[in-house]
Amino acid sequence: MSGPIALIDCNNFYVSCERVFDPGLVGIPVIVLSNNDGCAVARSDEAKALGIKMGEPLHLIRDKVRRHGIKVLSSNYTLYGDMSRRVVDALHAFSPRMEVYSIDETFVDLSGFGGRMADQAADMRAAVRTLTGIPTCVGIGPTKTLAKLANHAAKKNPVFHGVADFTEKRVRDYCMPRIAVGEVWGVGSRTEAKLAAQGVKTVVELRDMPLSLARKVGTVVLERTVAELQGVRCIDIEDVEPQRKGMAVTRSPGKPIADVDTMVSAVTAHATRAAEKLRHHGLVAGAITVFFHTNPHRPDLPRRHASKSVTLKPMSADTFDLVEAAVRCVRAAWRDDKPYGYTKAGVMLDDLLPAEAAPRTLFEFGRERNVRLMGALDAVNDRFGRKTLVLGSEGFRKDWHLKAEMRTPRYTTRIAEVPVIRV
DNA sequence: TCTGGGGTCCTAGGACCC
DNA sequence: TCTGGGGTCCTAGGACCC
Repeated sequence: MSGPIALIDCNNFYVSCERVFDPGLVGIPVIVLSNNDGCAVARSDEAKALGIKMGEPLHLIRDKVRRHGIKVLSSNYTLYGDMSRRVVDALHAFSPRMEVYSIDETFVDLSGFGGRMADQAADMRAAVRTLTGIPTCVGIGPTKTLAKLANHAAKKNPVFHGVADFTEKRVRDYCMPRIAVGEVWGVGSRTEAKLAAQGVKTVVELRDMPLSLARKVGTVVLERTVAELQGVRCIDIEDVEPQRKGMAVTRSPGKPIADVDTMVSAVTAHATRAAEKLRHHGLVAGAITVFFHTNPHRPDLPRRHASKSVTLKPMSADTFDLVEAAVRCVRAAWRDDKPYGYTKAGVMLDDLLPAEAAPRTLFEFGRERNVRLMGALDAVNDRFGRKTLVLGSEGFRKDWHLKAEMRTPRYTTRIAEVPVIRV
């Protein structure tokens, strides 16, 4: 039961999704921005070659964008989420056991696969490419950490043609001295700096570190990483979705929020969305936290980080309950002593349970009616688009809304936006 | 001068991921 | 002018208990 593991990772996923529907984007530098059109979160190979970094703020690269004619797109998560589902569907034919790790990565258990692993992987790439149009790379290894590392090698080194197999010692021995520790899954910049102080710079050096020292430098997390690099499996494939612990909806408004009414309106929208997410997952929440804070990049302006939590009794996924609690939190946390301009606000839900597992209370008269009302609300918004029906306190003001000035159509999920081909 | 021992639970903060 | 959003896990330290 411990055959090799493959990691299939989509190349420049958001950019690749856009290219499927607009071939004019192929071969040119393209970047996709984060929410609010803030930072570059996906880059085509051509954009990477121009030196655009992951997470770089758009306002710092305006010049480069103009000079090189880089195509800039707002993010279209509806499209990417749907394309991600299609990629996973294509992979289902290959193995019964897989873990969808993120929107663009899936681990696949290769136990029982015969023949050369690399040939199987090539078949998976071809299937995904044919069925979705998305290019991928595959890494194979005896552990998840080695599969991730193999994937990195497959992406960076053209000799692999998109598939690197780290179950082969020869391949590991070639790659591991050439890769920096910071590329290892679980080693971030802080740990990288601590390892450098120990003289550990490459993946081989990390692999050959004594486990006890790894634990001292990092925590059990780093110790596990070293064991996994040695081929000892510590992190298993999670093919059943674990119970979520919390859930959040946070946004940066298009311009700073300076008055309590606008904050109430924004937080109402976030709580509404959070309630929708809860119901979509069949969960209820036991606690809600509202927070808002000023721009941390502007030390010259009045700074404040406000947050307020309340428990939800009974536990709930009802939009009215959540909005009412959230608005109470806003009013409790609001201050007028200085002219604050809040650049981020959010709602976080905790103590989540499946709705059927939630404790019953004495005060449930009339709740059945609300469950039906929420069902009707979701049905309308599913059919006619999010925000067709909203609560009054969200209002019609738009001044806190996100920026998304360069978003492409939702080609695959909105009938009005499906591409039309004329022949 | 001396001031038990051991356990659980909760929270805040750090680090990391995509 | 302009810097994303949504998660997980681990640890240390405090409160509390017997």
